Amino acid sequence: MKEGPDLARIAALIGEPARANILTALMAGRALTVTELAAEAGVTVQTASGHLARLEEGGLVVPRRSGRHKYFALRGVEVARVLEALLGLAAARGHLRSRPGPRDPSLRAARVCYDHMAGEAGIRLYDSLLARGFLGPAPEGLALTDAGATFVTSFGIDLAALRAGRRRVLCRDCLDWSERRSHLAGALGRAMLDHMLGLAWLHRVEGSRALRFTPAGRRAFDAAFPPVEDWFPEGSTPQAA
Amino acid sequence: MKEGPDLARIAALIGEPARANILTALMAGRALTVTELAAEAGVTVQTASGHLARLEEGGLVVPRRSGRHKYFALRGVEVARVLEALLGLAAARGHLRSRPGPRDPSLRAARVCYDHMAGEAGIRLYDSLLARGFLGPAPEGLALTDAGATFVTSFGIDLAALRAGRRRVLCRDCLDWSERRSHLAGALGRAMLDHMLGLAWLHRVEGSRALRFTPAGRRAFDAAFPPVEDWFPEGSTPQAA
DNA sequence: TCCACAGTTCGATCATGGCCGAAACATTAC
DNA sequence: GTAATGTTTCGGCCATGATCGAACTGTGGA
Repeated sequence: MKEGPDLARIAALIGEPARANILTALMAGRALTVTELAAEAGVTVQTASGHLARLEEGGLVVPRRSGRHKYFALRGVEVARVLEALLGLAAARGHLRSRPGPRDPSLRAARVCYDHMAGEAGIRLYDSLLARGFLGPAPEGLALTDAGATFVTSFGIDLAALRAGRRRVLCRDCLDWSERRSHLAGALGRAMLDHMLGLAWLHRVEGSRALRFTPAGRRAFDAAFPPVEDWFPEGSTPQAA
Repeated sequence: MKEGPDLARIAALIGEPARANILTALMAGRALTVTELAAEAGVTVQTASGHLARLEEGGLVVPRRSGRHKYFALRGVEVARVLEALLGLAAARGHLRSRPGPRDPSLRAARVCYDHMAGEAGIRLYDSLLARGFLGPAPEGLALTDAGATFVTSFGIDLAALRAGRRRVLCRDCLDWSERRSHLAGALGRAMLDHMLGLAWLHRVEGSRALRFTPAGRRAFDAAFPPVEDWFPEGSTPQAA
């Protein structure tokens, strides 16, 4: 009927909740696998795979194969800028996601992000490690400092094993959408979560991405990863947990 | 589940074909009535009304009542910029509307845009009037010059009647989406089309917005509104908006 | 007053497209 | 080789939402 750029097509591509979640997750600037994106989008892998095929066909994302993984990233900064513009417009119009639904509070408190911890607790862990100088910036993003290596080892992580099986980046920051801040991902993020699950500090809620702390686990977590305020008001002194 | 701006909601609002057409039509920067927008979007008035309610609720358009008409316009330049960004991305990705479908060629050649003529013929008429100085820029957009008044009167338009019934702007430019240039709307645009229909230069195609010239009508039209090239072979080309 | 026109609401239909289970396919580990 | 993991395809179910006819409201003109 009309000609010109197909506004509807590109916007519809972005305007589907699962795909929007995928794109939002990719706004962190990193390439993520199909499985990771499925977890971020809250859909199964098959569904995410289909969505990613459409996004790729629409020129919004680009795939990159690496072994048996398929990583997807946004196709260039141009796409990111458009998404930012849309996010800004949505924010200006007061369109925020998740009027706190029934099971949302628990998800915000702590949840699994693929294989590591996200939500308020995930932010807490990340900030606490960062504030104490256990994590630091590195050329490729994020690295464990020497003090951090000591800390996580004393926490119970087998760092040597993690570094030996170098099939995965040790530290990675993952943008958290309930807080819009980074939390810890990567092999270490996974190991930390696994370890805390093993310690029974918390457990997965069946059929959900939510994580629920036990009362004792909550206390132990708070002690091990105190809020940043406790560390930043005056000085930089680390402390044993 | 997540928080932050609701990308999906705003994009889905834009990503519905009828709504995208409405928004694209409003990109011309003018306020249009529900009926006009319905014609532009290719849907009935009821449907357009519903869409406009959603667009308004989503903060993308603002209504303004004027008599029994309800005009809609984009809500600020911010919205326009986002739409431009999306259009640019769509164009960059090669997403053009209408792989020329079955009945598209005739629509591109000449069609009704609410009550006036659009398409290649509409552009031709507009450019031809402009090139000969019959139309000129005015504070509120577009105005008929004295020479233009003489011309349209000799063409057979009852200009006095048009000006008497001042329920509508005489001249208005309307952005043409098959050419992405302006064509003539307003009371004069309507009168011109009506007159040409009365002269049987062309007729409406049943069940479509397409207009079909008779062979004689085509010749007469070409004579009355010669291509701009014939009038500005060398220089001093005035510009459309 | 009656009529014409612009816009909205309601109800029912219906198609698009998202979703997941199951199973195939692909790659790497053992 | 077998097993495990990651990804894709297929098929069918199902909900969302676009669409239009019809009826209603409201405004303006004769």
